[in-house]
Amino acid sequence: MSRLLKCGREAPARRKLGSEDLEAIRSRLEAYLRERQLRFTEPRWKVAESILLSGLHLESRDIVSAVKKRDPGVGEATVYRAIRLLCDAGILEESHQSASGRTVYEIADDEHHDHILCTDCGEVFEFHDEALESLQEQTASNQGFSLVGHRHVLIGKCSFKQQKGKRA
Amino acid sequence: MSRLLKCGREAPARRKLGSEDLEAIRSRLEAYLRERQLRFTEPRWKVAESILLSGLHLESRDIVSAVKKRDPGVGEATVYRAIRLLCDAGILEESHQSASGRTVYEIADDEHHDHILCTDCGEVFEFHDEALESLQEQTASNQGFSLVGHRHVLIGKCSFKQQKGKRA
DNA sequence: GAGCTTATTGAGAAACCAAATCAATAAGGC
DNA sequence: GCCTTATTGATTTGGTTTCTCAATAAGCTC
Repeated sequence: MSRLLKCGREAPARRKLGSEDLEAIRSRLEAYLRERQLRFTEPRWKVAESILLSGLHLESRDIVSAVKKRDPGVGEATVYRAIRLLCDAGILEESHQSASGRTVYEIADDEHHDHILCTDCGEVFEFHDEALESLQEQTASNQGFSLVGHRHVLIGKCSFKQQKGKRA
Repeated sequence: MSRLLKCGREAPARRKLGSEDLEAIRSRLEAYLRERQLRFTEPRWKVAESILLSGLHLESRDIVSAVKKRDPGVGEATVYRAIRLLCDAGILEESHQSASGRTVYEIADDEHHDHILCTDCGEVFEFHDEALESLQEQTASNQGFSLVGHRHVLIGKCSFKQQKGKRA
């Protein structure tokens, strides 16, 4: 009923992208842009690549520095613009709010999931629990609400001792 | 098992503070300050009063403007400092993040509760569901986490038609 | 490939919120 | 009332995101 995504009892493996994923995503981006007469550009693709290769769960500032590292010539404004674009294109999505309230992004995933933050190792884990989902639905409807969505972040301590810098 | 706090099928009544509550809170604040050799001051109390009389679920900016309205002489820095102080004193607490990611504060409450945001009327409702709470606990522990806390916001449409300005 | 239209870019400025700085002020113990 | 020192308000700073705008380049047409 409940499954922890992309990780087991050990430190979770990160979703890694092979080059074929990169190609697929590039095609999706190109299609999205073509559809609305927008242009596929070097800087835009550099932002996308930086995100795709940097792994899951990045804040804007992480994305900005990943891109800057890859190519210092890309302007910050361009990065922010590209983040919004990639979200609109369904390639990136807002994942959750970090402990300090900043938006964390992740590569868009078809399957809905929520997040557990570990206060020890600072890592973000994904999980999905159908029972929890339906109970939320029920609770809302009992109270006279029709549920549109939810933001659900569990905060705990994991047992996969791996140290990663905790951050604010 | 599940209860919607401070509101029924109709538009929810706001938690309102009588003057006796104000007095009680003032005493608590004075005690807190005395304990750590901090000072009870006019501006601090003005911030507290502004919050207590303005109702539930305020963002920093709401608090700043409520205080400014009450006394334009109080500096912004003082308001921000007082907000933190009142949180430390257990009089105020962070409630949740608004749709736009700003921290929403509320007068601290002994009973734990979560929030439902209505996308139609923009209002914030409080609810508590024991089954939901324990299922979260279980989900976390199943996965090898010991649960420390959670952030849980349901988003839906309420059936208490009241119009309040939706805000970003 | 050249020419043309127009979306996009990067740099810098601006907006925004929250926190830090600091000299002037005032709380509260004596 | 005095004195110590926490607190204040004005201002500056820091950090993040957006806006502006002239220069650039994407990608269509020929």
